[in-house]
Amino acid sequence: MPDPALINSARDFNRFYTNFLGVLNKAYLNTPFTLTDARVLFEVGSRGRVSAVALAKDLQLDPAYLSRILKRFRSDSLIETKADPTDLRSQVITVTDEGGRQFEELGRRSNAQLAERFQRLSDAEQRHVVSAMNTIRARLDPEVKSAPAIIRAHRPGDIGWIIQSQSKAYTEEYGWDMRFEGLVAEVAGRFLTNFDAAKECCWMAESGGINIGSVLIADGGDGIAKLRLLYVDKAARGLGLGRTLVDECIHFAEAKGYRQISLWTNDILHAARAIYIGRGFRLVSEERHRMFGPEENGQTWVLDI
Amino acid sequence: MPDPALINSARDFNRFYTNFLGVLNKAYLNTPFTLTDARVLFEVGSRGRVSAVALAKDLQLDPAYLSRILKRFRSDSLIETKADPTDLRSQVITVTDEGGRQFEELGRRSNAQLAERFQRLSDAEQRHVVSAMNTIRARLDPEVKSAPAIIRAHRPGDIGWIIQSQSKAYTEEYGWDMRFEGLVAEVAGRFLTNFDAAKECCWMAESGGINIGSVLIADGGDGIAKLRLLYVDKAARGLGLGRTLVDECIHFAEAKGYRQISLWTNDILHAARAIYIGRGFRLVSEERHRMFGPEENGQTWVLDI
DNA sequence: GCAATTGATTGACTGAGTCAATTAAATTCA
DNA sequence: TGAATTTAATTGACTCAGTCAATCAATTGC
Repeated sequence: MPDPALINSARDFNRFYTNFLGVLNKAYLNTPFTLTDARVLFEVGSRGRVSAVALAKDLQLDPAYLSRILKRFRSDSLIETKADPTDLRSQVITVTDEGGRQFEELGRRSNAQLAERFQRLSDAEQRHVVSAMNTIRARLDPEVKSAPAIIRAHRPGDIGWIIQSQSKAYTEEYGWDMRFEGLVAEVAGRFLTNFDAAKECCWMAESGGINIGSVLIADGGDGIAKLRLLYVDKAARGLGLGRTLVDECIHFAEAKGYRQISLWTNDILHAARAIYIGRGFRLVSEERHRMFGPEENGQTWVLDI
Repeated sequence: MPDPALINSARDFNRFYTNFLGVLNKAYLNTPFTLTDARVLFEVGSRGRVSAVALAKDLQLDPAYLSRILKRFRSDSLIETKADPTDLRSQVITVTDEGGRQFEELGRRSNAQLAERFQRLSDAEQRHVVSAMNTIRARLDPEVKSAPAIIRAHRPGDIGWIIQSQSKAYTEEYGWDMRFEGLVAEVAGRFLTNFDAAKECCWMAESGGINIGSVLIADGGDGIAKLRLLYVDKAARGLGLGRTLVDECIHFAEAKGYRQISLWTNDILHAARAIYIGRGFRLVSEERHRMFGPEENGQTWVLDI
């Protein structure tokens, strides 16, 4: 269940944006068109050739209603329709020259309205607003398929993200207390302050500019690489991302001449354990502990390379 | 003239969001109400007592139309109206118990719809979306009444947020390198692992479910309270939040019987320094250092209490 | 104290949007 | 292959959201 405060903010935003869009006025942008007319004309004008079904589906319009709108557009010679040769039931809709002109005029007015509203913002603010819009859309529009995950080196703020995400997730899922967050922060902090680029690395998985996973290799001395803070965000689990991150670590450890990778985990983290087993790690020790509240089974795994 | 590419993205977003809002369906949220009905009921329900003019103005409704809606609401006993004693032409509108119930039901459904859409997102994504909404609104809504900031105790993940935000901000603004993030993480981590609720505390400032600031008091021993990790997010600066957070610390230190508050900062952080000076802190030592890359002037300030 | 303004309501429309039924083409599957 | 089912488009028939002008009553301005 999402945080009610978040939902509330979102509702506030929706109320504001309903107003902002000016959806409620009958005459859209001072044109002879209604909002629905405009949406239809826009869709036809920008896609070139569409069928009525596709239009009805995308714009969520009643087919009967759409049919009437198209009929009117036809009699105003804004569009032309002819039967689709591959399916004679279906009509292919195209804009006429006049329709194209109207479509462009609509675009100009819409642009002008937005430009007027953007004008009072600085350039930086404008970009900020648009990137926020992209953020929202990428998350809420099912059509926009999530951007592919990429693995990259860490940047400022990433370590904080790791701490935040892990502690939040494991608190929620396993009831661990804040000592866990403290441990993660200390481990991550030491990693950063003593960072040795020649022997150590931190990888972040991100998708569409948003972090979704992480792992790091720290030098444990004595030819041992410590694999730490493997984490994959809830929303991105089941895609093999954890495996990819671990493989990244193994390759790195090989390349840097480590003789062994060692890691500490808790057996309750089944997905992670499955990855380690799959990559040939072997369990060398385990102990019951209550470091984070509930009793857990801490385990040390190693992989010789 | 704004960048056409930005305008275009914004238009894309608007088209998407028009759909997303579901403004276009007659039966709003499967209730017997239209969107306009719902907006009216919402406004009346949440404001308590309104006049019809005010309602018409805020919702941009035709008075005739509004009058009819109110008449219907009255005959369905959702609202009651009586003449305003100070202006007998004007009607004061209030919701009845039944109206209140309907108003709440509407709220529940609206929440449920949003919750359902948010559910498929990770917690981080939800926060990201809402903070993007706030960004847009803060820029485009002329009456920015941003949600009031509240100060609360920290929760799991907050410490990670502190580390992430601080390191990101100071890297961008002053070019500090990742050793800063490392230091913050270690400090924060130690605070959590040795946390003593009787002598220590961490406060988070949040607005609309989004973290916007933080500060903490750690026990430095010897009657000295260490004030640490004071931070206010860029978007929330200039509102006196930093001062409020510091005051919170001072009260806490007094209540817990500390004799002195001590803190370490860098003189480049002007806003913070101004707060310390304003609250009577005095500078006791300073030293040039290159702990985070660029040369900075580290300072220790104390306040006797 | 009279003219102009303002809040609320009503009459009289219009046309956006809905629902069910119909036709014709395409698909499914025994 | 052909009967049953599904799908694309249209039409009939209707409703009711939303508009515009006119009216009435209370208030304000000069």
